[in-house]
Amino acid sequence: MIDFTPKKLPKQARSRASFDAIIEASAQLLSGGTYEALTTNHIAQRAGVSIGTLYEFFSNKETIIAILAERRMQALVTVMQNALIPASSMRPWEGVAHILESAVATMVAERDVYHALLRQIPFVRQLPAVRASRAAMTDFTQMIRVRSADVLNLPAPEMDAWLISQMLSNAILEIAFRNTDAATRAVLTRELARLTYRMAVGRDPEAG
Amino acid sequence: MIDFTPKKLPKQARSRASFDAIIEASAQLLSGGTYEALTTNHIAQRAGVSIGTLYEFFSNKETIIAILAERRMQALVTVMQNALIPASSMRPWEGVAHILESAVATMVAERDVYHALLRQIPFVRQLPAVRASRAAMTDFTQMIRVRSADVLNLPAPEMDAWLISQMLSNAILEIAFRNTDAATRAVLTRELARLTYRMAVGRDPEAG
DNA sequence: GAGTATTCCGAGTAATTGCTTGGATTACAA
DNA sequence: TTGTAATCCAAGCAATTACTCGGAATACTC
Repeated sequence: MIDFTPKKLPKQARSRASFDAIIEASAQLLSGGTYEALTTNHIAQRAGVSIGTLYEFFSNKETIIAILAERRMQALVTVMQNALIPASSMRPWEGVAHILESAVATMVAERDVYHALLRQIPFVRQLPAVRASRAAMTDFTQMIRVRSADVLNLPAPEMDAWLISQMLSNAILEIAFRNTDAATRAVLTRELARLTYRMAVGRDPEAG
Repeated sequence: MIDFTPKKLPKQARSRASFDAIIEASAQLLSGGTYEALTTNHIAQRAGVSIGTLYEFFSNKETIIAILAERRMQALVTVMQNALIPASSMRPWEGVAHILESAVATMVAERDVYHALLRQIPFVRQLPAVRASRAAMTDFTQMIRVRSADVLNLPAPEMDAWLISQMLSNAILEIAFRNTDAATRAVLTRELARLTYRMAVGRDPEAG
């Protein structure tokens, strides 16, 4: 729909630093304020750059936070992909738990930023990287199914995959944004993995 | 946090009509536009009322849509509660399916309004009625558990209840906002009920 | 070192928009 | 009927804010 690519890409080291500073300044401001209160002049100021420079590279405000969102969501996918390696040698539901835990941890480290992006800015949900992260979620749940011997088949596999990935991605947000201690979050995340196993496989992972 | 009660309540029939017109005009404008494009002057115009009258009863723009949101979410809870009666004489997972179906149907009938409220306006999530609707969701999933004979116990019942209700409420939004035909939506909703049964009980409803 | 491209600057503009205000109308009560 | 409260009106204010523009400063190239 909308084009969220930069107006112009920085070509020298100096402007590359400015470009980055602008994006990270936005993150800083989002974490500690609302999206509503975020203004381009503030961003420029925080980035130590003039407003003119800002508009040299970004054609509008949305582009800035779109790029920020892409960065963070890409980071999230990478974290999950890296967690996939150790996960594959665990028991299926604990592997998923491990993947979910790393995702949650990544978001918790920048809770307010992720919260602002995913819960306060409508168009972020439509960005490619966000969709990609959801697709990754589908892959990971597939892992449970293929690695579990006797899977009770569901009548509509694609629909179930879609439903489960939607529920999972939403649930990890709820856990990450929730206001509790790390221990509770950990238990919640493991329980989530267990519930996911129940959904995908049709029985409890600890059941005979 | 913020006080979203009307500035003044209408006392005569005439103003009661204006009050209502303002709220429903907001709904009309939300359905067919974005929240961003919603202005108080537009609302007044659509309601056939002057901007002065609008501010006679509502102290600010947020209050208007907060009241609209409360109305719609209350309607949703009512629909679900009414669906509870026939549901109680069905097999557990089909009872839940029935409840979810009525919830989805209610939202689909005003898709854009619910979408705008719940996905474009950050503060709506914090309104009492929205929280209440989530609480209702918890109750309904409890229904499955208590009516299913041999339930595999989960280690942390409250956490699981919370997780399941979060996932359910998010999932019905995803289904309702999804761009498909009614038949697909119906299948998705039933599948969701089935997955919920799997989560809550620990086995498939159709399994021996 | 001249010439060109890139980067930076920040005062100012244009447009939007939530909301006020002072007064006109209408309903109700005694 | 008369006084009071409720309701309605819309021009316009005040504040915000995304973005432009003309030009200065800095970096690259030959």
